[in-house]
Amino acid sequence: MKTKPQPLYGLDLLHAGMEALADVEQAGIRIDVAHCEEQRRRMKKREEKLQQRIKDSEIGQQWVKRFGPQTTWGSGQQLAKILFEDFGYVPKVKTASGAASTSEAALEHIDDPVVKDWIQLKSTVKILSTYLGNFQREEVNGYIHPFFNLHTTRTFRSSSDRPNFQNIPVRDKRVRNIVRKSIIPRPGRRIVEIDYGGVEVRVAACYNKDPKLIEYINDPEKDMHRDMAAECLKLDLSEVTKEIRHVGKNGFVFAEFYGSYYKAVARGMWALIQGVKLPDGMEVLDYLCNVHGIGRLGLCESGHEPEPGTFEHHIMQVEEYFWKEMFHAYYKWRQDFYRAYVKRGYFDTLTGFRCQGHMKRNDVINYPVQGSAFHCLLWALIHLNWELKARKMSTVIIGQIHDSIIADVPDSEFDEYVEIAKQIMDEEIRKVWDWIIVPLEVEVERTPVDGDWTQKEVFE
DNA sequence: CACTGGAGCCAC
DNA sequence: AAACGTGGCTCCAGTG
Repeated sequence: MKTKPQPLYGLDLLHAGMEALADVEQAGIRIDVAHCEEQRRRMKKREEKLQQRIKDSEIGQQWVKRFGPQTTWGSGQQLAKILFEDFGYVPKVKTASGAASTSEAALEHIDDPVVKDWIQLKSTVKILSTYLGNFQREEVNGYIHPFFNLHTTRTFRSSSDRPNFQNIPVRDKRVRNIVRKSIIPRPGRRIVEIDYGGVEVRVAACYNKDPKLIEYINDPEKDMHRDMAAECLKLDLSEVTKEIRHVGKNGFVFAEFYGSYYKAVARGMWALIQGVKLPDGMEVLDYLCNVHGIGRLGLCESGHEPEPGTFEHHIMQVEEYFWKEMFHAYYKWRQDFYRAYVKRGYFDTLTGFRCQGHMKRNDVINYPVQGSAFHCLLWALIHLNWELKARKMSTVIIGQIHDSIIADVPDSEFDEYVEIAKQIMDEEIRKVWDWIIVPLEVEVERTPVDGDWTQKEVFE
């Protein structure tokens, strides 16, 4: 290392962070302008076609009859009136203010191709305006320069805008391919993305020092998401597939860590396991019903005692085990930390920030973890940027997404870049921040030389 | 015409 | 007692 790691805290961390992120903004991200333009044309055509199909349908004719010159094809409110008042469909989901929802989940049960077209229309417009349109609007000489802010969030995380580089579609394969193919490396180079694995859980362990949680983190053989999936669905560990583990991770462990509770968790998991199969092909739902007699979700309403034999009742018991036995120290930390906030009116984070003001319980237990987890990433980004400059490398950091650093790297510098990044992210950070009491892990992904962002693959 | 809040949806 | 955290962007609908 050519630069000396600094134990930055609080304002010093933000100051150095702003300087580093200014470099990132200046470097910018290369855009495939021709691809962007071509996809915009395609999406524009698709928008017109979908709109025409809706217009020509029975629903469309009723729409014009009812709203006349006020007809707005993108209006969910208007569609709700047509579907639920004129066509007699029954609204299943309500919005926060009590109106009939027209979200994708709310329209799922309506078996009409025109409704599917409308959902597609909304998706197409979003791709067109929020993503491709913004890339084009912000593009200068083939590059966009998204802003990365450190002054906007309650948690002392970052945000990004103009355009937001932190919410580019990745999960939906079709949308990912349309949008992410616009992001490319500089000629002859790769996009390299290095992210911290499970950094929020690791930072949580630094706050609560829960021995069980630390054990899970330290032992590569152990896996709490797999274990909790097995508990929740009454499975043997060997039966936990990747998909079932996903249910345990996002449906149970993360939900509980963020402050949810068994009624909401049971409801959410029940939705997640619809159609999910065991390795032998049996449906998880059938398995729970036939082998364990759990055939119903249960009411899941506050004030209502869970009925034995329901999924809700079972998840209540798993939750009890999770907090009272397994992660008892984590549970106690949450209680103590929140009580101290209520008494004093503020709390301090491990990275040197004081949070004050009106906060709910879940805010108080989440902000410090979320903020400090990001600060690990920020600290690493600052030092990586210093080191790249000190070595006069041509690699540039081009973005940051909460727990990952994205760089534009010539093939000739790839090995050196990964070595420096790992050294900083795994090793150096723990030397200056002694509050980090668990190891940190990173994963490296890279695109081929001249490959677009959809082509990134795990390296090693 | 500027502005605002709701709803929805994208990411971590 | 309460009950899944953080952001940004767009369209729509209403207000002044």
